[in-house]
Amino acid sequence: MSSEQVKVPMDKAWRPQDVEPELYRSWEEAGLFVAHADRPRPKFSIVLPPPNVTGELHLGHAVSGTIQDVYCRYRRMLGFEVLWLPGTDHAAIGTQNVIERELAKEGRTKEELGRAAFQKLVDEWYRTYGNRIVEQYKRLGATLDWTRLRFTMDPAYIRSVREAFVRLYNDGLIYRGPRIVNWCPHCRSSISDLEVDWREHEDTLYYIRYDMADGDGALVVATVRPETMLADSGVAVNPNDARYRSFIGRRAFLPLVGRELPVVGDEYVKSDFGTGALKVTPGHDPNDYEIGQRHGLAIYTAIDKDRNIVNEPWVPDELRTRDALTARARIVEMLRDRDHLVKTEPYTHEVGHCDRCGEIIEPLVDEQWWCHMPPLRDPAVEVVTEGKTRFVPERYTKVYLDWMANLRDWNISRQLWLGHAVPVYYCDNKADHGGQTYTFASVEEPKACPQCGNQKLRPDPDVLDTWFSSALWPYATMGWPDETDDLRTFFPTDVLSTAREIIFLWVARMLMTSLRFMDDIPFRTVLIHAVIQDPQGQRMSKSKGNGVDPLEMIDLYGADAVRAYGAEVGMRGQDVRFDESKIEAYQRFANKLWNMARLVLGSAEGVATRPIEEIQASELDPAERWALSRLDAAIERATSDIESFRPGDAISGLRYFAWDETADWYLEAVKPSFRLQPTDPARVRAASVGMHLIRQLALLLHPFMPFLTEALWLKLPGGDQPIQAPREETIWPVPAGRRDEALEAHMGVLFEVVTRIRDAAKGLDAAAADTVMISAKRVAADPSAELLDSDYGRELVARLARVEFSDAAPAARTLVVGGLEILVGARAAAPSDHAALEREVNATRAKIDTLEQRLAKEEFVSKAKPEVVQRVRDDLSAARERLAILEDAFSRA
RNA sequence: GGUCGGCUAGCUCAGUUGGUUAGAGCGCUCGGUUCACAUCCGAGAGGUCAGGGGUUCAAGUCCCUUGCCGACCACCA
Repeated sequence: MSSEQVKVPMDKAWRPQDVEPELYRSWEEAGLFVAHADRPRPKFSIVLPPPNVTGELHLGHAVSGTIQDVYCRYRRMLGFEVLWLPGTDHAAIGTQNVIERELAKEGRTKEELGRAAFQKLVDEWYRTYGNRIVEQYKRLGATLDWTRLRFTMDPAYIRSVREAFVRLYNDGLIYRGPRIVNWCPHCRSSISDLEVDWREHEDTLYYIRYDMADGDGALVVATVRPETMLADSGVAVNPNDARYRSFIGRRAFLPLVGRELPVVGDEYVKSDFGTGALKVTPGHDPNDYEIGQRHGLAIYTAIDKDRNIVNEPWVPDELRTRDALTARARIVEMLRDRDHLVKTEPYTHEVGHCDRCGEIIEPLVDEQWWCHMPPLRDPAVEVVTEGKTRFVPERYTKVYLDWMANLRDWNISRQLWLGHAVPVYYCDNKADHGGQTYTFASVEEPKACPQCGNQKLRPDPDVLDTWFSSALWPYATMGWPDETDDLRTFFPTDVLSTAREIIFLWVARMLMTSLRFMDDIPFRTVLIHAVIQDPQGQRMSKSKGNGVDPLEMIDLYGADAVRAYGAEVGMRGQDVRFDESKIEAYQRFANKLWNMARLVLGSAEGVATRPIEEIQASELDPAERWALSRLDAAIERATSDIESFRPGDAISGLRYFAWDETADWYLEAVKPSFRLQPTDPARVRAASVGMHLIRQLALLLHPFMPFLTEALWLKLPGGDQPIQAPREETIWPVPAGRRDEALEAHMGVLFEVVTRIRDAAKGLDAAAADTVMISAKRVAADPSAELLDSDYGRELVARLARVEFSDAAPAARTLVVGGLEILVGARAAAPSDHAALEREVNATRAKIDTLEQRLAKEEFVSKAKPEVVQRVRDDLSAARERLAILEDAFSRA
C-alpha cells in the first residue's frame, strides 16, 4: 500500500464533501479495486451493466451501483478476490439520435456531413462523454476495477461480436430474408419489437366498400390507414361468421387499383369488430402478414422507406411518390367521389413509435438479418426453471419465462451509420460460384473470396442491433473467445444488478448467448432493483424535467448518505417515491456516528485499551455486557440481511443499533466511566468496549457508507490499512458468543423504567421542588427486579432519568413496571395524579378482560400452540399482579 | 385483452412462515445551554391496516370479490 493515508481532522461535524474525493483517490492509488486472477482466494465478480457512453449518472444508476458496490465491498471484507468490471455501451441508435439532435440545433444533418465526418464526430463524443460517467461512478464511491474498463466498440470487443455472429451464422441460426419489420423512417432503420413504444392516438376509422368481382354483393372493410389499401392482396372474414361464409373463395374488387382480391376465411378476424371483414395488407401490417402467410397471399409494397407512395404501375398516377399522409387524404377523397366510402367514425387506438426518436413506425417488408431463437431459448429457460440463475425479487422469474415462451425471431440488423458491422461479405464473381453471388461470414476482414480468390468483395451494409453486442457483455469483457485467466477465474459472475425494463432486451439475451458460447450461465443471481419515481409517483424522465440528479444530492448530503438511501430502498421489491428527507436523515446519521466516535476516541485517549477478546464477561458491568450482546445480534441480522439480498433491512437495522442502542442507551449509560482516571479499570473497560463498538460499527456500515467508516477506521488502533485492503482473514464482524438474552430482557425493563419515569416526571414541578424523587420497591416476583434493585441499577436509573432515589418520595405518580412499584414525586409535596393512575387501572382491567376471554374459549386452549397459550397465561398473571399493585396505590392515594 | 404489483400514522415506507398493545424515518406537539453531537437530547400525540365476504381458536398477514393506482406483455383492422 503505497498511498498516503488520508488524515481527517476530528472536527465537530462530519463534512463528507471535503473528505470523500480525497479518500477515493487514495483507494484508487492503492489499487484496492484491481482484481488479481492469480490470488488464491475465493472469487466474487460482477459486471457493471454498461451505461450508454453518452449518458449521465441518474438515480437508477446510483441505486444499482450502490447495491453492486455494497456486495463487492462486503465480499472483499470476507476475504474474497473481487472483480467489479466497468464499461460503457456505444448504444448505436441512441447515440446516433443524440448527435443528430445536436447537429439539428446548428441546422445541420448527418447527410451533409457525410459518413466519414460523422464518424469523426461520433468518436469525439465517445472520448468526451465516455469519461464523464466514469467520473460520476467515482463520486459515488464505486469500487470498480478501472484497469479493466471496457467499451463495446473496443477492437477486442468488436472481435468478440464478430465471432459470435459468425458462429451463429455458420450454425444456421442467423439468416437473411424478407419479412415484415418495424421500420423507422426517421432513423432509416428497422428496430426490434421491443424497441417499439406504443402510444394512444385519436384517428379516424374509414369504412370502405369493396364490390365483389362477380357483381354479386360487396364487403365493407374498416381501416385507419386507407393508404395501405393500395397494397391489399386479400379480404379476410371469420369462417364461422354466417354473414360472410358465402363470400369465402370468391373475389373482391379493390377500388382505385382494380386488383382482384381473394376472400379468405381466417380465425384471426373478429366478427364483432368493425364490419367483421378485414382488408389484408401483408406488406404493411404484421397481423396481415401472418394471415397472408397462411393463405399464400401476395405481398405488395405501397409505401417506401421514406413513407412515400411507391412508383408502381398499379398505383393511380396522382398518388405516386406522394408522402403517405397526403396520399391518405387524397385516397379518401377519391373513395368518396366514387361512392366507396361508406362512413367514418372517430377512433382511439395505439400506434407504434420508435422509442429512440419518437417517429411513427412504418411496418413494411424488408430484407433483414434474423436470429432464430428456439435453440438459444430452450437452455436459457431450463437454467432459470432449475434455479441455476435466480431472480430477486422472485416474481420476475415468471415475467422472464412468460416472455421466453413467446419468443419470435429477432431482427438483429440495423441500417444505421454507426454500430458493429454485420461481418458478412458478398462475392459477385458469379461465374465462379455457379451463377450465384457467394455469401460468407468472417471474423477477420477478408482480403479475398475464400472460394474464388476474387479481391473485390462487397461487405454487407447493415450494422447490428446494439443489444446483440451487449448480449455478450459478461464474457466478451473478459476476453472471449480467448480462454483468458479472467474468464477462468471470474466467470460465471455472481450477481447482476439491473433495471427490470431490460430483462428482455438484455438479461434474457445474455443468458441465451452465454449458454451457447460459454456453455454456462453468465450470472447466478439477477437483482432487479426498484424504480425511484418522483415525489408524485410519476416516472422520472428528462422530458418531464422531474428527474433528480444524484450528483446534486451527493454535493448536498455526501455520497454516503445517497448510498445509504439507495441501499435502503433499492431492493425492497417495490417502486418508491423519491424522498429527499431520507437522504438528509442519513447525512445526519453519518454525523451522529462521527460524534459517537469522537466521544469514544476521546475517552480512549491516553488509555491502554484492551482487546475485547481478553475481557471476561464477569469483568464487565451490565450495560457493557448488554451492548456486546446487542452487537452480536446486530452482526447476525446484518449479515443475514445482506446474504439474502435485503440490504435495506441491513442498513436500517444497523442504524437502529448504532443510534438507539449504542448512542442513546449504551454510551449514555457508561459516560461516567469515561471521566475516570485513565488507569481506572472501569475507564479502561469502558474505553475498550467503546472502541470495539465503534470499530465493529465502522466495519458493518462500511459497505453502505464507505467514506465515513473509512475515515473512522483509519483513526482506530489497527486501522493502518484501508478496510478494503486484501487480507488473509475475514474482517467482516462475526458474532462473538456474547449474546445474553436474559440480560437483554432485564436491561429492557430497566430502560422501560427510565422512560416511564421521564414521562411521569414531566408533569411535576421539578423547578420548584429542585429535584424529582423516586422510590421503588419490589412487589412481585420478577427476575428483572434484581438488577433494578441493585446499587448499579438504581444509580443508572436515577442518572438516565435525571431523578434521585429517596425512601420517602412524595408520590405524585405511581408506576408499575415489571414487578416494581415506583413512586415518583417532587421533593416538595406534589398533588397525586389520580387521573393518570385511574387511566392505568382501567387499561389494565381491559387487558385482563381480553386475555381472560381468550383463555375462556375452549377451542383456543385446545387448538392453539401450547407456547401461545402459555404466553397468554403468563401475560394474564402479570397483568393481574400489576392491577393489584395499581389498585392498592389507588386506594391509598 | 392478459399477467404482475400496490392500497398500513399527516408524508414516504417496513411488517419474515397467521399468535401479546401493528413499527421506522420525516413532519407535528411539549420540554431541554446534560462538558460527542441543536445535523442534538428527552417525552408525546397520531392507524376501524382500501371496501365487502370467507377460512381459522386467532387475519394487516391465507382465500374469494369490488374499487382505485401503477408496471409489463399483447396489438382488434
